[in-house]
Amino acid sequence: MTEAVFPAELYPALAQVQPTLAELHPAVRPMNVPTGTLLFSENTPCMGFPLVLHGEVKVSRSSGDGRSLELYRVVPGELCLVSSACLFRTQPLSAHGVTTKASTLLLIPPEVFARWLETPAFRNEVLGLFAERMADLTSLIDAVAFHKLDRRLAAALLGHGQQLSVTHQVLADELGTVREIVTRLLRRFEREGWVVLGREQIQIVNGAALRELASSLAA
Amino acid sequence: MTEAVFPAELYPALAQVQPTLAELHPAVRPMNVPTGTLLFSENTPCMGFPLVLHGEVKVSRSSGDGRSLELYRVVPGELCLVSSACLFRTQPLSAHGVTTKASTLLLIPPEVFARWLETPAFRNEVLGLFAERMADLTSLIDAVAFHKLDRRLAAALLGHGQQLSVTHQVLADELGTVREIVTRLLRRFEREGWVVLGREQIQIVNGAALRELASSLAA
DNA sequence: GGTCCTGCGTGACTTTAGTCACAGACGTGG
DNA sequence: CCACGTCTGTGACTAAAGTCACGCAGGACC
Repeated sequence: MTEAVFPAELYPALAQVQPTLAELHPAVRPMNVPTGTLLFSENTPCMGFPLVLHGEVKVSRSSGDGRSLELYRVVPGELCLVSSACLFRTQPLSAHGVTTKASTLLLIPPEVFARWLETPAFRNEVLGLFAERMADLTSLIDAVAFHKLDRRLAAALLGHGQQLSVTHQVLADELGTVREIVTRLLRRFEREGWVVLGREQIQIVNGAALRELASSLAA
Repeated sequence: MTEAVFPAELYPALAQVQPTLAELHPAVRPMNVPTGTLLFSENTPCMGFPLVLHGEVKVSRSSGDGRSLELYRVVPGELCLVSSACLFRTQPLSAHGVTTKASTLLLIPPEVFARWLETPAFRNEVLGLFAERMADLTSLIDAVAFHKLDRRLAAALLGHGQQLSVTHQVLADELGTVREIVTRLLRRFEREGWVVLGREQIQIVNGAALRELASSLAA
């Protein structure tokens, strides 16, 4: 946020790393970007490993036609790994990343990253993150392949508090579907008395019912 | 295969690793398993990092009801990474792995694996593999979310030579759908004159057409 | 007040996928 | 040969998702 450039609580693994961030400071310095900045996309070559200091990055994949589907989000304390595909192998980038909030990022050049990997703690951090991401993607695959949309929508609504301000289009992009479907499902939820809808507003009235649908005890 | 336990051509990165495989030999030794062996599943705890010396491991995910969907295959020279999720983090395993051929595996205990990561070459190998797998999963997500089944089926048929011997059920499990649908699509392909069908036999007559469908120049 | 633009709601329709219930085909082994 | 299991083919039906084409509401900005 401020000049607390290097929050050790956030990145305990980085505390032990050589060369230290302080040493690198003039060369590698945090960048502030506003909400909605496109950080990388299917075409742009990728420059290094983006470390999120603050804010949030949404990584998603687009279909040829107008749809898109969110893969996962990178929150402070993590770094973005899609980029790694094209850094570790020479593969084209397979998704794009956009900030969903004003964010502060650090772009670690590959050489520095490679040196940091000498530190076991950092290494574990990175491998753990990879593992977690694989699990995320796997469960996304599961959701997309086997779950109905109502179920996925219910899940998407949860965990953002009682009141969300999102457009139906944004939810559609998160789920990989189109606006109309989201509208319809939301209205169904409203008729059930689970949510109350307003312009860019969704208020959750019956979280339990949503949770039940999301985990589909109601198969 | 034989006592060529440690094919250096296959695992160049392992050549440099400490402790060497030879040193570990009595403790960590290759196991031979027949086709169709369940190596790990959603419930079984995972023991280490399976390195495929020879054969093939299919990693897939099952839905509650009878369907399943193939995530990817591990071929000789690779190691299986789903396992890593529960080794690097303490997460439940999110998929299951079955050998599709008689195979030889080496199960690397976590401690050994951690030591091997000290070697930069091995580290790069592992991270590269992670990156590749992430890309695989991402494109699977793309396929499942955005592509029609006929397109995915066409893609699944390609790259196995002119003549495949698989049952429709196996293809269905690969694609995450049910047998009837595969049968119907295949018959459609046959009526188009793209394939010739027989019991457990699919002969590709017009690969070009399939390839075109798979890459969907025909949207 | 008007006019734009964005977001929402909806009805009618099409397509895709999945379900159910069977029937026939083939091969194996008694 | 006959019985049985596996694999395939199919018709009829349902349901889910997506498409098209609107109308309408509410702010925002002249």
